[in-house]
Amino acid sequence: MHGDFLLGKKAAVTGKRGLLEDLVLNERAQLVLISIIENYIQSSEPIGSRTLSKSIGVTLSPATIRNIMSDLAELGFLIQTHTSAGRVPTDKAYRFYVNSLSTPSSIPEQIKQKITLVSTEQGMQVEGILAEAVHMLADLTQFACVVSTPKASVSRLQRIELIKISEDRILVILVTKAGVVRDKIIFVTESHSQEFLNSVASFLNEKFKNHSMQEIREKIHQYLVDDRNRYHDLLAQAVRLGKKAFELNNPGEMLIDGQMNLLLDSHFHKQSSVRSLIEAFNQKSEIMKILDDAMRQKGVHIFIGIENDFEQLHGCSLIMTSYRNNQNVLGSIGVVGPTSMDYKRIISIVEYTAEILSETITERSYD
Amino acid sequence: MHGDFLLGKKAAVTGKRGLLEDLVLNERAQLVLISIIENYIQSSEPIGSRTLSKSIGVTLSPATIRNIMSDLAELGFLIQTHTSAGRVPTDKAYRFYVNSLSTPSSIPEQIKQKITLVSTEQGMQVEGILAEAVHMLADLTQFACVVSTPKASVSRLQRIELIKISEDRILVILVTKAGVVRDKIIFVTESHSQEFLNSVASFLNEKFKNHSMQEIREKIHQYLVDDRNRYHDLLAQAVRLGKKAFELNNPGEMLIDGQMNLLLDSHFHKQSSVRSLIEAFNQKSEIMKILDDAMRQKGVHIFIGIENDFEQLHGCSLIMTSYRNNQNVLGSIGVVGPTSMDYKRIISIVEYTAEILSETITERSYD
DNA sequence: TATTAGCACTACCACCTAATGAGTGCTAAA
DNA sequence: TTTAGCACTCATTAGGTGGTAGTGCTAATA
Repeated sequence: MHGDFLLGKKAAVTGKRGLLEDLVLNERAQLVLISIIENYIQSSEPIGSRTLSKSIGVTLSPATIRNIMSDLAELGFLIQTHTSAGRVPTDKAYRFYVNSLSTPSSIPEQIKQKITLVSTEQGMQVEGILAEAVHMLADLTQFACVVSTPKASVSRLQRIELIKISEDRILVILVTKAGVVRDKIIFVTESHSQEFLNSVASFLNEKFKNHSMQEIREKIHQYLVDDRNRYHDLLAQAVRLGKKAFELNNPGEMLIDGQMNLLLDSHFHKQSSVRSLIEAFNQKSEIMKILDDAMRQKGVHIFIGIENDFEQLHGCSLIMTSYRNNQNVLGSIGVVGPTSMDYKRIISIVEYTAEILSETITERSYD
Repeated sequence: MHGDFLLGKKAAVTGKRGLLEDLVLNERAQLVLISIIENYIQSSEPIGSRTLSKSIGVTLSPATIRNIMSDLAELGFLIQTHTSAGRVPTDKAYRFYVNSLSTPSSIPEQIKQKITLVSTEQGMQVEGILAEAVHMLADLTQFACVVSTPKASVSRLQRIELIKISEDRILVILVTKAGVVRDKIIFVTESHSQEFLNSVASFLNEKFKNHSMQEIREKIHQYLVDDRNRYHDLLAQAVRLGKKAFELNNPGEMLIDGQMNLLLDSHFHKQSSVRSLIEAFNQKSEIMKILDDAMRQKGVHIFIGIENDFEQLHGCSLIMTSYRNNQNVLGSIGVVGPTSMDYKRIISIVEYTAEILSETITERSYD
């Protein structure tokens, strides 16, 4: 009825299947493991052999299950908190579980209905849309959620405006194709008339529209090193102002919501882990790195336990994915929760939210 | 050696001093009460008569102190968690304590040094400055801190720009005197050239510069009802676009930082109060109301326990004050912490932070 | 009259103990 | 290969103990 007993010390040690790590779990072992994981995700309590023998579909005696569990423990999929306690899945188990969820889970209609963004109707800024998205995500998942604002360096210029504020201050407004408006003040040593600034702006618009900020900075650098341009007054000034205007000085921002939700989760009730979480969310730059990573590749990124590089978050799992407009990947959005989260559900929520967010941002975009 | 014993059932009930509520505590009772409060603020543990008799300056036997404590308890300044426990100050006690802190506490030089804003050096947006301020406040106080962004309705116009994005969309950029840049998209039914938009913008700038958004909306309404303007094309269009541009559609925002700090505080360790806090910070509109209140009057506002109108925050005290530029009150900033916070210290930190914030924003302002 | 010492009392707390029960591993039988 | 049986482990709970920090009351005292 069942296949070979692929698990277990003997089989592994005698090398029938080579290294332990290469072992493929047999069907029954997989069933047991997945069953343990799903039970644990629901109950958050160690799973014992008897409990499992009842809840599992197949009829297997507790003793048999104990054997399997013992093997799974030896392979590092399960641990016991103490000798006589039930088993708890390890990070490795969750990784196995997540990998086994190959079928992209279809999102329940019920959840789909809850995922809608209303902010776009109000002509809100992109930041407002992101804030709404991350808030909704936090609300649905009851975990902490993060979203990164569209990257300045990759976003392409739609328009630049220069507004004279005082003799030595100019307000620069950059509108990107993604619909993000950034403003900053630049300081100048010599005063310019608004008319002059207008012609500089239209020069810059003409030259650089549709180029990414990164490209623009490079081109400006080109102009600067080219001596011939020194003698063309408008050009020279435009380049000098442009250099300041396009200088990158915000490292990219992120929005966090629902941090406090984590503290209702039983897994974070220990004083130590609370403190570590607080520290984690204070060090935004580290979280930013993870978000950036998630942007680089397609699809949903899942970091289980220690799989992320940020030590303070080693007790958590992260589910991240990118959002985009028609043209470009803009940023990423995701959740931070306990390793024992309901991956199926959370993954589908994150995916669908990113999808809706992408649509919404695309509508707001200028290409 | 000591004054009359103004406290106590007999004195109060026999009416020597009229109603209980009107009773003025005698000097010794005040000393004891304040001593209890300060001890409790430090230790977070119920204060007993013996402990107090040691820590208090004057020599008073525990028995005497017990008598005084008993009276203070009867007057509602102290409660006992159980029969044989020490006394804990009530909200009423903290209110008394705070009122007694009439002398505006000078801020320790040591703290002053820590309160500086660097964001202004980087030509950052006003929001960035606010974010830095609230983060610093959270860091120094180790409580949750909130700041409201400058109110749109009271802020005065520095400049408006209209940028054609597509045939039916116009990007409106409003720069206020306070240095805040707001942008939004408006939708139009007929297409306008950028040149036309420029003349509309310069018309609006000329007419409305230095007026508050509120005033501008009113004036536009005037124009709209005045029939004569129908026949002046530019004017009519300008007014119609202006109406949309100046329409208030963001209710005012706020930034929160350090929410999680509260969870390290022993007073919020109960499951129930954690949940109530989480709910509180999810309902930003309620917190916004409190911030708005704090804006209306001068000086520091202190809400102890149930003194604020937001039930979820009845276990907290709030210390709020406004920040301003040269001309106007712009918004407010403050902290949310346990009722047993170190009022002296927190008040001075909030005050000084608001001061520095005001200076910084004033520098960024355009008048 | 205001203060203090003395004393009985209370309730929390930290500690121990024993009983319970959910779980295990091992062994031998089916 | 699976299962039943059994001895064992250990967290959790309940009950019981002594210690301690606190109280309120009363009577003595300054």
